[in-house]
Amino acid sequence: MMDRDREQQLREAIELFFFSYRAFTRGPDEILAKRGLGRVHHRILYFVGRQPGLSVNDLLQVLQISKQALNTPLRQLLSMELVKNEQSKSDRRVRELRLTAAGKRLEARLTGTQLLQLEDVLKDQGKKSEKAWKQIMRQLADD
Amino acid sequence: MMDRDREQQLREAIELFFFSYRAFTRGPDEILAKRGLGRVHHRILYFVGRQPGLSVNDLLQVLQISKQALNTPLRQLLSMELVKNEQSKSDRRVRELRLTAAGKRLEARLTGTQLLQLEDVLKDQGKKSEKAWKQIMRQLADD
DNA sequence: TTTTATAGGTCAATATAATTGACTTTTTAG
DNA sequence: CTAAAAAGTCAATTATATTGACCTATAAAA
Repeated sequence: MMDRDREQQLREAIELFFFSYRAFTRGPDEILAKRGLGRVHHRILYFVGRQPGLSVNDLLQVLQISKQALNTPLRQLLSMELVKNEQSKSDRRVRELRLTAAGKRLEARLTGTQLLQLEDVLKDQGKKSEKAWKQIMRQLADD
Repeated sequence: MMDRDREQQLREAIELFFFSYRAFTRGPDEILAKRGLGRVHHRILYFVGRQPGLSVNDLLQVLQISKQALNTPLRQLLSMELVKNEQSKSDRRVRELRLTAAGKRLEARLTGTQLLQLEDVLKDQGKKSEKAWKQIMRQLADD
């Protein structure tokens, strides 16, 4: 069993996780809403930008959604020419996803709000705190 | 402008935030799914458990959803007798929300998975890391 | 006391985002 | 030559949220 005091400390952490995640997604969400896009669009732009040439299957693995749930937003991004898909040379079944110039600009704007938030907070805290934060998040993510 | 190396470090943080949050909500989500409940039900149980006597309006402020979006899941929790609502003595318009015994048990099970995840991770990292993590999350949440 | 505001609740219509299932085309690999 | 993989799409359904319009009960202000 866990003692009451420790539980209270951890419940504070749970709440911070909830409120900070919500604050962290608000910036991009607002920009996206103006264009009729949603959070999935940002995630697609983000991971395609991060790994140019990513396949559709790879993207599905990362996002952990169904192929059908990806289909609509990805098609929208393709038809808005924010993302392009080209046949891979090594395996012509595979489409390699990449951002267009416009896609890069939108991605930079969306993710830019989050980069600024993080930079703002972390500049006060020092490298050691930043490392500690990452280490904790990494272990949680690896669960 | 931000230098490229710094941006890469912060993008790593963005990804850790995304993946860790997903891992952190998976436990409760799985338990809830078996009962036909969703994440909102957990949030209601959590915050009512945390602040017994909370009003409906207070809950709406915390969750930042519409009254209508709260209505259905809260009604379900009331009819399942996991939550009770009693008229406040000081202002009879207000309903004070509280968990029933069964509600407390379910809340403990749901939140228990997250308490264990956190305890597991934090026991390795020491008090200083925990403080640093909280400080960063607090600043992000206060944005 | 009459009026106005607040707290809570509900119905209807609509929007969005996700699911499962079925099926197709193209291409690669056994 | 056949089976499997990658991508794509259609349809039906489900879940979750929204906005807008009302309603009752109670409290606070004029």
